[in-house]
Amino acid sequence: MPATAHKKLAHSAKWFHALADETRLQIIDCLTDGEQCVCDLTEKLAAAQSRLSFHLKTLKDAGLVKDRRDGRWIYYSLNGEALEQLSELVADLKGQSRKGPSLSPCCK
Amino acid sequence: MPATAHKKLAHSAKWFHALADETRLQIIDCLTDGEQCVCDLTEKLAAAQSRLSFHLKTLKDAGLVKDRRDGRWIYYSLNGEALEQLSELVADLKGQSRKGPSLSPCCK
DNA sequence: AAATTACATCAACGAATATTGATTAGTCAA
DNA sequence: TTGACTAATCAATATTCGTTGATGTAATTT
Repeated sequence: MPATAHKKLAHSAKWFHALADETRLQIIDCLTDGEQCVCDLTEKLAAAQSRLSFHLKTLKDAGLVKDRRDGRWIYYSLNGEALEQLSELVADLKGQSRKGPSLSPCCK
Repeated sequence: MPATAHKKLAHSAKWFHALADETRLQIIDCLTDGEQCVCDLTEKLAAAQSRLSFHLKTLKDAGLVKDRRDGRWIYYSLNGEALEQLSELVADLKGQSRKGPSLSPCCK
């Protein structure tokens, strides 16, 4: 089993897992308007701070969002590169783009 | 809170959840080669039958795959329409396609 | 009808996740 | 330094998820 294929597989699953939550999808949607600090999001989403902090960490660990500290604020924003790669991945899943290597070693 | 937006949100999360598993991603990758029965997949993925049946149900419930019975075999295949919609959804997440309604009612 | 094949479902267990409230860690201004 | 403010982390709890092995079901063959 090719280690590279397995890594891509694991990474893909991680991305999708990060997106598999309504709160996190709302966060991402908010971030399409531009970078926001946590306090912005707590207002807009009417969610507890610790909860959003948790979900932001999940998104950040997955590489989907970036953060930037400015004084006492930490601004979160979308990671455009990762979302672009995600877009290509979904195209692969459709089987329409057969350029990249297969995710699964058994279905070459 | 618009019920439609919330439904779209929940549906999106369901899609991503279905994709947030390595076994299920492998299944989808296999299915890009065309429809397969469960026994095909147990061979190719070297996984227990009950395990694949569980994951196939998850994918089917999410609407990402379809099944078709032919005698004692049940053939699974990708649902191209759903994958197309998923593709558009990811474009929305990138914020590049601002045609569709926002996922989150608070970030209009 | 009985046996076989292909697949679904169930029960049970451990592992991972999400939520809440409280605490801790930085940052800044007075 | 004190206090106010932003955000991360911790502890405790409840829920969800994935796997396995056993059982159930439907279609086919003998």
